[in-house]
This record gives sequence, structure tokens and C-alpha cells, in this order.
Amino acid sequence: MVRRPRTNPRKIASQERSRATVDALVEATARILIKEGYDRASTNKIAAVAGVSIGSLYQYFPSKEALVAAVVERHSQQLSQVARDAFLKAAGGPIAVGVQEFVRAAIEGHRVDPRLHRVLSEEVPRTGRLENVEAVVRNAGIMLRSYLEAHRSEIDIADLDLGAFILVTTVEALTHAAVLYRPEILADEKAGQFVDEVTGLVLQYLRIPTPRRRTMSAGPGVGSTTR
Amino acid sequence: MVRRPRTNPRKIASQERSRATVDALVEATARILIKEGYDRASTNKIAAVAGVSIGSLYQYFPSKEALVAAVVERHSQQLSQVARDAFLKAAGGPIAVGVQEFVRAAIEGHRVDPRLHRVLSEEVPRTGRLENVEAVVRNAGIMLRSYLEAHRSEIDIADLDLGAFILVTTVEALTHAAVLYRPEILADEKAGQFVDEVTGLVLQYLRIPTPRRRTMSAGPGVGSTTR
Amino acid sequence: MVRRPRTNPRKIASQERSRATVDALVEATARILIKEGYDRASTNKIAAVAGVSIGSLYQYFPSKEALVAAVVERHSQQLSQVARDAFLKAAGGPIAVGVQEFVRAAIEGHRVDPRLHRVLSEEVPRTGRLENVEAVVRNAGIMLRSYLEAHRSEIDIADLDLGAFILVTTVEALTHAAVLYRPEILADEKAGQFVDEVTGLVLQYLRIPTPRRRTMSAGPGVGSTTR
Amino acid sequence: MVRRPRTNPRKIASQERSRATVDALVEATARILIKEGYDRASTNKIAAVAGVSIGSLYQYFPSKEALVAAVVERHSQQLSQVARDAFLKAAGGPIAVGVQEFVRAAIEGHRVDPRLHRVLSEEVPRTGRLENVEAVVRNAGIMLRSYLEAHRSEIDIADLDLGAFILVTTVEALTHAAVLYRPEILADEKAGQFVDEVTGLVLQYLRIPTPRRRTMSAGPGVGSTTR
DNA sequence: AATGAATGAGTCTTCATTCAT
DNA sequence: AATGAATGAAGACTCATTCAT
Repeated sequence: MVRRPRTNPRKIASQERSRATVDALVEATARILIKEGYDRASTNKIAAVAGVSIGSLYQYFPSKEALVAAVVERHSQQLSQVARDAFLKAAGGPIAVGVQEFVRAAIEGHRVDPRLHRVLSEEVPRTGRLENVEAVVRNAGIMLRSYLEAHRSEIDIADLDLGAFILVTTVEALTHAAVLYRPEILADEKAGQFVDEVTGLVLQYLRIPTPRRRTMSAGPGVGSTTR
Repeated sequence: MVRRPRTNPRKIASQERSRATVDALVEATARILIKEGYDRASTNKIAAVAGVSIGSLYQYFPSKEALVAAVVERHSQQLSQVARDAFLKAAGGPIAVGVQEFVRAAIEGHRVDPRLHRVLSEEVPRTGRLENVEAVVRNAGIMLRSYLEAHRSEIDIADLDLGAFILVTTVEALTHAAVLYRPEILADEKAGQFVDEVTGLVLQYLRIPTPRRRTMSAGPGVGSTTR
Repeated sequence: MVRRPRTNPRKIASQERSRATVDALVEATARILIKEGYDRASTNKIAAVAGVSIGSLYQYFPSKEALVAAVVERHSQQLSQVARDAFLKAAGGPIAVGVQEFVRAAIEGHRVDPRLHRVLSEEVPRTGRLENVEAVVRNAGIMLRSYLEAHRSEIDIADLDLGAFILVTTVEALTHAAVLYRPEILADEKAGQFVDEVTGLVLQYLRIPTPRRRTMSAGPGVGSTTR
Repeated sequence: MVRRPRTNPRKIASQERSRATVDALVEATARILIKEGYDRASTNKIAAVAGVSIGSLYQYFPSKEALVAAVVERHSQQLSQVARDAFLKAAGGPIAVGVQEFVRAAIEGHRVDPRLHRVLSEEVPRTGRLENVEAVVRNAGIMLRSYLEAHRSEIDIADLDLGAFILVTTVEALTHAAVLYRPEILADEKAGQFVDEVTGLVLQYLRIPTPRRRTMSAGPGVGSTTR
């Protein structure tokens, strides 16, 4: 094969350099958001932490908002991946197992970067490109709706849209609150109980038979497993 | 002690005036938070909108944070009132009715000042005196726990603390999302359905028998009433 | 007379203070425009030279442009005064004397602050509020037109509008160029000659009889007087 | 010396390429000066518009000032050409015709690139290499002085230097103002009148007999021709 | 030569807060 | 107490210029 002209490597080199700069900036933004909060995250600080000049920052991001949007984007990608994986994994199996999978995925998602997740959800103004901070949840809702539709015969639900909204909102809120504000609930020995409770909440809502709690001796319940 | 007629009225007058100034400032802060967001709410703007000099503002509030804290405080008072009322009203009656009452109260609470509620929950950094933005929910959780305890015999629940946390978080999240992001769900003709669904979710979780949805003909369900 | 409440004096005091600040800023802007040029005149420098904080600067002027506009305004006021005075003074008398008055006034105007005049005309971009840098000349044109109209019978002119435009532009350009770029032309012993020439140019244009130059011995010409 | 065939063409090619790059840069600078004004014309923008890297820009021009100077230079060359042509054309003929030629040439010059002319004269700071923005006018003055000297016997003028200065300044100012700020004056059907007026102004100043305006019927005047 | 990533001094501007009146 | 002028640290962002590749 003919040697490629120097141009390409050079270009690749510079692309890599750019890429590194961009990554460093996004990473620095995330770190500072966590450490200082949205308000106090200044572009100068971000550039400094990224080890990059303020000029370079503005070469790649036209504004502070764009920087935060990139962080949101990156974080959302990761969460979406977790969500998609969960739905793929749950696709074939029985509902009771699938739901438990979703709950676990929700926890996993919130554990990807809990402190970042917190700042993003609590302090970032939903303006401009930042309006989509909650897009992941919306998408999860759509996926859940498909899932429920596929299992329509097994469940008792009047309005699929409403049901999907209710369940997604509920699971998100519960795992969010547990991960961020009640870590003790997710301590190793108790995490299983929480997962079981939330799973149960969902299954009951769908009118899927679940063992009564007081008669736990009746047999191994759905969520008896701890991760 | 002899009343000093001239002094007292004057004092009262000035007290009333102070009170009015403080109120105007808190109100202006709330309005600006809504209109401009936390970031762009400046103390100078607040003073201007309140029709008060910036000097006076600082006479009553030592910092911007204090102003926002006062807004949070005021808003929280209102929400707490709604919550307390609901629990009082529900106290004696059957659980199915009580739960519906809670759900309705949650909606009512979120409707007190939805746009303010939104800014407070989405943009205000939880630092200093502002850490307690969620105190209302915590208190509601405590009240709910008492309520559940009082009805222990009728429900099937393993862990009261966990259960109260789960239910309070769920109801808060659902009504929050519905009021703020899905107003169509609460349109006059559909609000009842939403209330029924959420109420059902809770009752099912507590293992309180609820009519199956597909066989709605079976009789008037808990939530068949629309406001 | 009843003693006035302290309010008034206080207010006047603060008004005076403001006024002084504003004046200092405008003056500093003018000085810096002259010394550094438009490009290098930064708001920070202006504030520093004015002995005022940058915050105060922005309390009174929303932008650098506004500051420069104020300078233009102030300078224009002075020039307009000179122009008005000249037209008033010339009103009753014979044309030959009036025209000489205009020429002298034009020189006087350009001498009010020649270096400022230069920056304003050479470097200030005509955008926004700065579009009117040339308003003075336009106004002078209008006044001149009235003047010519009043003397219509004595002069030979086809188009008053065009004539006024031509004369105003000419006199402005000549005095501008002389004051700013050819000071030697206006040296004490030569200034009279320049005034005479320009006056002659105008009078000839209006077909007002003027003595031939080569036969200067014929008697004292219109412009033989030096200030 | 032996021709080294491959080298030379390549060199020529690269010379041509350089030339093209330089031209592109100068052209881009001119365009951006017009579109954005001096202040906002940045070297990065210029390079981008020229389709050249910022690095290359600095290979050919050491500074922004140099770039603008090149634009001034190029524009001045064109104006000088127009001026030279006019003087050559006017050289032999009668004064009345020559002056009209000058006036027309002045208009033509201002029409070469009016918007560029405007930015250059209104916004470019006269510093460093840019001090010569007005060199063209100075040169025209010198040429005019020669012309007047050659026609000394036909005109009545006391001071050649002063006279040349006055006439050059006047014609420049009038055509400048007409082209840039009063285009209606130069509308097809009126342009002739304007040329006649200005020509008349000059001829009168030089004491060259000109028909009275009110008795225009007396015969075809000097400027009765329209282009 | 060409490229374009990187630089960082410097610009305009905002805003919480202080303080003389 | 009230006023509002004044402060200045700090923030977002630009741009002429350099330099490694």
C-alpha cells in the first residue's frame, strides 16, 4: 500500500489534539459543576482546571451554556445506554423480571455520576439547549410504553400513555431520591429490599400478582436476590 | 404602666410599614425568580420591583440568599398548610378516601404557585439556608408515616419508614410532573382519571383491595368522583 | 418661611454629585479619545481617568457608545452655539459681511476643540446613536438656506437647496482642513488672507461683486480686516 | 546561465499563488471593512473570508494594520490613476473644460468604491502606515497647482499654493459629500446641474467669466452636457 | 510554505454589597 | 430608617498573534 501523504496523519494528530482539548473541557466542566455548583462555575475556572487557555475554550464552545450542554449530553448518553441495555435485556423475559431489571437500571443510571446528576437536575436552568435535561426520562418513557404494549395481554392497564408516564416518573423519582438523598436505603444489605419494594409497587400497579408481604415465608419472591 | 399614646401608634405604624416593605421585597423576589430565573435575579432589580431602595433591601435582608430563603420559607408555609389540612381531613376516615385526599392535596400544593415551585426546585442551589427546599416533602413523609402507623392493621407493609418514603416520593413526583410538565393530564375532564390512577397505585402498594380496571363495570371505584 | 425638610438639600446634593460624576466621565472620554483614539478608548481607562469606578460609569452610561455619544452631543452643542451666534449676528447686515462672519464662525467652531473634532470625524463609526456626528453641519445648512432665501434678491442662485449644500460643505471642509491639517494657513499674519479667499469664493459663487485680486490697490476689500 | 525548467515554472507558479493569496487577503479585508467596519474587522475573519489560514495571513502581512494599509494603498492607486488621467486629459485644453474634467474625475474617483471610501475616511485611525489615507488628495493638490501655474495668465489668483489647496479641498469635499451622503444630487437627470455648479464655483473663484445663472437662455453654458 | 490549535491580555459589562448623606 | 451613589471583584467573551506540526 502506498504511503499516505503527511497530511492525513497531521490532520489526525491535530484532530486528536482538539479532541483531547474538548474532552478536557467537558470533564473540567463536570468536575466544577459538582464542586462549585452551576452559579460558581465560570468559564475561566473551567479553562484553568482543564489546563487550557480561555481562548481555546471559546474556540470549541461558544458559551458557558454550550459547555454545560455538552456535559448534559455526555451524561445523557451514558444514561440512555443504561436504559437501552435494560430494555434489551428485559425484552424476551417475564414481566416480573423485566420490571426488576428496570428498577435496577434506574439505580445504576443514578449511580453513574450521582453528584453530577444532582447538580444537573437541581441547578441547571432549563433554557436554550439545556431544555432537554430530562430528555432521557422522556425516552425511557417511550421505551417503557413499547414494553407495556408488547405485554398488554398480561397486564391490566387502561391508558398506556398515562401508565407509562406514571411508572417512569415513579421509578425515576424513587431511585433518584434513594441514590441522592437516602444512600442508607441502598446499603448493601438493604438494597434488595428497596428494589423489591419498588418492583412490587410497579407490578401491583399493573395488577401482576405478587406475594403478600406479611407471608413472606410463602416462597422466594421476585426480588429476593441482592445484586 | 401608662400608655404613651403617641409613641405606640407610631411604632405600630412603622412596624406595619416594615412589614409591608418586607412583604414587598419577598413578593418581588418571587416574581423575579419566576420571570428571570435564579441566575438573573439581582438584588437591584428586586429592590426596584419592590419599589424600595437597594439600601432598604439590605436593611431587611443581609444577602440575596436571605431573600430567596424568605421566598422558600413563605412558599413552604403554604405547602405545609395544604399538607396539614389534608392529613387532618383524612385522619378519621377510611384509607381509600384518605389516600385520594393526599393525592389531591399534592396537586393542590403544586398548583399554589407552579412557576415559582418550578424555579425553586430546578434552579435554586441547595446551599446555606437554602438547603431546606425539600423540607416540606420530608415533613409530609413524617405525617404520612404516622398516618400509615395509625392504619397499620388495614395495610400490608413491611417497613413503615421505607413505605412512607416511597409513597411520599412517588406522589410528590407524579403530581409535580403532571402539574409542571403535563398540564393536559390534569385538564378538567381527565384530572379524575389521573387522581384515580395515582390513588390506585398507592392503595395497591399497600395491598388495599381495589377494583380491577378492565372490569370497571363492577361498580363505582374509589376515584370515580371528579372534583 | 418654614424650614424645608432635609430631603431637598440632600437630593440636590446627590444630584450635584451625580452631575459631577457624569461630567467627569464625559470629560475623561473626550480626553482619552484625543489621546488614544477611538479604538483604544476603553471603558475601564475612561473610568480610571475620570477617577470613578467602572461600576459608576455603567450606572450612567450603558455602553462605550453612549459615552462617546455624550461627547459628541456636548461638542455638537458648542458648535451649534457658535453657528447660531454667527447667523444671528449676520442676520441684518449686508451679505458680504455676513458671509465673512460665517467663515470666521466656521474657523472658530473648528478651534473649539480641534483634536477632539478630528477624532470624532475621523475615527468614530457612524452607528447607532453615533450616526449624527454630522448633524451640526446639516443644521448649519438649514440655517444657511434660510439666510440665502432672505437675501434672494441680491444673489444669483438657481437652486437654494443645492446652493446651501454646496456652500456649507465647502466652508466646513476648508476650515476643517485649514484648522486641522494646515495650521500655518491660519497663522496670525495669514489668517486674514484665508478668510478673504474663502469669503470671496462664496461671494463669487453667489455672483456678489468682489474686487479683482490683482488690483488690490483699488481699495480696502471686504476681508482686509484681520481679527 | 542554463535554465532549470522545472524550478522556474514552479517558482513562477508559487509566485503566482502568493500573489493570488495576497490579493485574496486584501480583497477580503476590503470587503470586511465595508461589511463590519474597522472595529469589527478581525484578522481571523479576514483569513476565513479569503479562504486562507490565519497562519498564512501572518506570513504575508505582519499585522492587521498592514492589511488595512494594503487596502488603502490599492484604493489610493486607483484614485490616483483617475486623477492623473484627468490632468492629462485636461492639460492642453481651455480651463473651463479642464475644471469640469476635474470635477467629473473627482466624482468618478468617489464612485470607484464608495463604501470602502467611506470606511477608510470615517473609521480608520490615522496611525502608523495609515497616516497617508489622504495622500491622494495631497497629490491631486500638487497636480492642480501645476495646472494652475501653467494657466497663470488666464486666471486671477494671488497665492497659487493657497488657491490649489482651496480648490482641491473644495472639490474633494463636495464630490465626497454628494456621492456618499446625497446620492439624489447625482441622480442621472441632476448630475449635470451639480457638475455645472461645482465647476462654476471653481471658475468664478479663478475669475474666469461664467454665464449668469438667471439668464441661462444666453447660450449653452460650460456644463450643459450631461454624461 | 501552510495549517489551525493555542494563547492570554484585555474588553465590556454585571451585580452583590457598602456607606455617606 | 431611607436613599441611591459608589464600589470593584469577577464574569463572559474577543482577537491579534504565535508556534508546533
